[in-house]
Amino acid sequence: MKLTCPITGPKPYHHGDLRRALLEAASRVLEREGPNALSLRAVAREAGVSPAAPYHHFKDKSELMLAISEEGFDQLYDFMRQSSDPDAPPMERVAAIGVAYVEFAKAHPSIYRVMYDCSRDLEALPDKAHKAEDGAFSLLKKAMIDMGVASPDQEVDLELACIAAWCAAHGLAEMVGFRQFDSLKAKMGGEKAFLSGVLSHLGMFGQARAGG
Amino acid sequence: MKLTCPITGPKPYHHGDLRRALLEAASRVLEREGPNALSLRAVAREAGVSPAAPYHHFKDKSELMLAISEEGFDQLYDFMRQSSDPDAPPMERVAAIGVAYVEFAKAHPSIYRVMYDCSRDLEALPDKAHKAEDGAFSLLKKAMIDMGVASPDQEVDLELACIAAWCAAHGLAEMVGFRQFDSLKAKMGGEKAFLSGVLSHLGMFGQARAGG
DNA sequence: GTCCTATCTGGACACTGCTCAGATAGGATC
DNA sequence: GATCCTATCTGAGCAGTGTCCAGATAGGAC
Repeated sequence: MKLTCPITGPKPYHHGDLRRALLEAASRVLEREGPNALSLRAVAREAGVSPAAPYHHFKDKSELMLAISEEGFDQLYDFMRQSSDPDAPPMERVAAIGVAYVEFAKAHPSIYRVMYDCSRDLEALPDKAHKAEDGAFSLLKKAMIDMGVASPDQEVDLELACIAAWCAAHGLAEMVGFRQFDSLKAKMGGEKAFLSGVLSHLGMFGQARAGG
Repeated sequence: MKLTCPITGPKPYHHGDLRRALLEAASRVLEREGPNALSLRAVAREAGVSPAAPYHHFKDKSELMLAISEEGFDQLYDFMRQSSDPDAPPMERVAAIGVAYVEFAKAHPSIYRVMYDCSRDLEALPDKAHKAEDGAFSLLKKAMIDMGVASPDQEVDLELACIAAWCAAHGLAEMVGFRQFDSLKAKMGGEKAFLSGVLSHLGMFGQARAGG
């Protein structure tokens, strides 16, 4: 059926790998024109292909969005992992994860928007993000266990703590850019101070440090 | 210019009050078909008017959305106020406000969605919600002062605490419906227990009680 | 009664998501 | 190598969208 190349992966017939190309095109459109300009047709245009071509790789627009969303959660996971030194004290690690989460959203607002637009429509996070062993949520969970918020056998309380942390980080990520906070940020000497200030009020994050 | 009636407010020419009628039509469409079906044309149709008519009352679609959003924040404020007994201990009051916030989002998901879609686009909450004396944010602030989180003269810390609470509530409101939490909710004996469980991990909300 | 002007309509434009008949070209079969 | 199969891609077309515009309408001022 498909000729599998060890470098580029499975190769479909005409295009090199249109699915991959579409996702990369989407990422460029997103970066360049923002989430509101992310139409299926714009992505097809960017990939140099007819408006109908994507339908052979994605059932509909929402499925393309979901794929973008899943890549976003992968990137978020990578960034969170890179940002939390596994040898640091657990408390610091949790704080670092929280800061990294918000900074990712700040750095890639368009992708972050797609990630949660998708999740809200489906009323669920992608399983990749929440359930997967190497997903963003499990990284938080491990750090929480080390922090002693709850032991692994207090399953319920541990889960609750992680959800609380995730909700807090998500809320902050969505609101940190709001203009109403500009003057307060200025008063505090910058967004980083603001960020760690808010996080430190949020229970499980302790005295969060926005890394410089 | 305009004939101002003390009961119905300023009256435009042809329609009774098309602006008002459009907002009510929008609300019906929203309730009936959800936020993704909320098009300018659908609203015009629902109001029994041509697709171009709304442009004499709103600059463009986003301005209609903003008006809907502002009404939503007003309703949220009303609900939060009604839900927090001013004679209750401050701590309980803050918790009640948090629970009310999330329950409002749960009860009116479409309106809540529009409220924050708008805010994200404008990178700001409507001033009505954040700055107004009788806005949702100021209600939280007062309760926080009574709770002793920070005195009114520790302006920065007080503001930070309120923002943290707002972020936490918003994050929870957006995620509480995610299917990944279904089994945990069942294990805890219902969504209310889940809700108060998460809130109690979120610093300033203390031992939040999801009211029955 | 006449005019002014805010309001509303119908028609248009470019764009969107999506479908479908038909063209194209790899891979397997003979 | 010729043939067929089928995944892939195109072009045209549909209904729906946001937005604009010329023109119709009708309330208020004179």
